[in-house]
Amino acid sequence: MGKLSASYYISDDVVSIANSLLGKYLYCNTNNILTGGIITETEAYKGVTDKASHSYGGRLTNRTKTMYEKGGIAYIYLCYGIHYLLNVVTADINTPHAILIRSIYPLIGVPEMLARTSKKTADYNLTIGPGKLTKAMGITNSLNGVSYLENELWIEDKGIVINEEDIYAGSRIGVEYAEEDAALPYRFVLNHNNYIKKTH
DNA sequence: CGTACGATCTGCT
DNA sequence: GCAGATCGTACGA
Repeated sequence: MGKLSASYYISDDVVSIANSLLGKYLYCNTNNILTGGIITETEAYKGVTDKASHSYGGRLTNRTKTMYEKGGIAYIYLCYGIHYLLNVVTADINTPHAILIRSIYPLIGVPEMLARTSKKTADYNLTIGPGKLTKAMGITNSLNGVSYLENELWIEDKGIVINEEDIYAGSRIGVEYAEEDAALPYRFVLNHNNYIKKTH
């Protein structure tokens, strides 16, 4: 319970962490605006052995160097020149595993998120998709490398217990170029309908 | 230095 | 269903 600690992020098993992040609460406090919600979709990227990963083959560049740092920080990068995508760096230093947060169910700071996204209704559509999520939460490049153990960006376990049958595991989105690794079941989606009601 | 393209979303048809 | 937006990153010259 409570904010996830440093040890949570240090495991080598990035796939299991991606699975276990479902049902956790993601919070972001930027510009004195607190936003957040329940994580409902994640994708694991398994470092140097995963052809879909930015760090495949040990690729180390100015962008990907964040992935090589110790687990528990954010890896944020620009996609298609438009969208910032939020990742959780896991494992120990020099093991560049990361988890892409693809969707949350919006619960905290909904009016602010609506204003940022020019949307009218606060259903799950508000923060479904990695680009929409970062826009709604005000997440940009400036949070790249920020620790999940501090008070700007963090994840909490609020005691929601997920049944395995409510989790869909399948292939990741937009990674067709990754050849045999494109089919790996590293994407996890939570059937949130069974959990959201408990929080209202 | 030049070029190709991407872990996407929106709006229009 | 599809094109367009829009730019940093990576890599080769």
